[in-house]
Amino acid sequence: MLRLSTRGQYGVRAMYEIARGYPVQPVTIKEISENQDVSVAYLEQILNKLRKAGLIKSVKGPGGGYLLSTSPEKISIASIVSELEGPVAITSCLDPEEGCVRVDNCVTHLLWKALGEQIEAFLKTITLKNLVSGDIYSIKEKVAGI
Amino acid sequence: MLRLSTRGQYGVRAMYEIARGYPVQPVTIKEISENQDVSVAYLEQILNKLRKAGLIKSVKGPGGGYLLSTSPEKISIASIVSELEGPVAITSCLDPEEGCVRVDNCVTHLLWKALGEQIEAFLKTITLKNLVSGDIYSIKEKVAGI
DNA sequence: TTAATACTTGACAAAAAGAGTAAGGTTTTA
DNA sequence: TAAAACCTTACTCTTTTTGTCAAGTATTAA
Repeated sequence: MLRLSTRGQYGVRAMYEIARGYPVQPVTIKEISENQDVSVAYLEQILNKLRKAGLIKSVKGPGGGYLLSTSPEKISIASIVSELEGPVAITSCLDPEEGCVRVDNCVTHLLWKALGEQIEAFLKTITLKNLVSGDIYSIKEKVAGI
Repeated sequence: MLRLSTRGQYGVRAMYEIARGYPVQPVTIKEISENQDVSVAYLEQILNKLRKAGLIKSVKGPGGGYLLSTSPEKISIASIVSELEGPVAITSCLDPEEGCVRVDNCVTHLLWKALGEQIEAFLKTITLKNLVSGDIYSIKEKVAGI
């Protein structure tokens, strides 16, 4: 249950690769593809979205590739995933685009809303820097501190 | 992203209805169906699973229906949802049935694992009693205390 | 200038998951 | 003994997911 799509997963892994080139070394799609074992065509779709969202920028021509738009500690996992999959919406009635018919007499509405907020808050606290620095302990601490 | 299926959602809402009859008044599928606007046939599927899991018990014959197996404060949302949808597994490599090929060189593995644990822990703290008593403030507090 | 490198776009399709229906049971008890 | 209520299995329709494919456009090193 509550599974993340491959787009979100691959997107984070691609951003991790790009972050490793920060601040000056552009990373090509081919490199990401080989390191993360995801097809070039699929990555193109994903990186295109991230570029339009302003999270990365691209450099064309030989020697080109992708670069982070800003420093790794300013890019949260939440920002990556929400660009690729839209906002966290545990139920369809919490989706901003769909809306809820029952809201007030739906006892569970607040529950799912709270869970969504919990998830979002967690993903906001983790950045690319945490990933790149292999700073897994801080992640563990964050979990411990539920 | 991270959407719960209708089975999980309806399951929680059905359990809420049954909890309102606790400890002695059996609640029929028809009542749940009408109150929660879910078809009887679909509810049968869902309640069947919850009964097999031991969360509810059924009383047959006229005047029969469903009852909680234990008191509402002992039944967490986590237990309901995990019966209906399986364990929280943000990515397929965290699914106990699938396993992960890359584990060690997959930098994001720990991240998704941590998120899953976070979600599970949250859902474990919320029980049917919180729902029935309209105890939304305690839920809000739990969220605030991330 | 030009060819190699690299990014861009949109359409499409196979596969999997989700949502729900249908039909025909069995069990219980007023 | 029939109505009330639960039980089971199978099936289908729809949506989402997961990619692939093909044909571009832009840039720049040589």
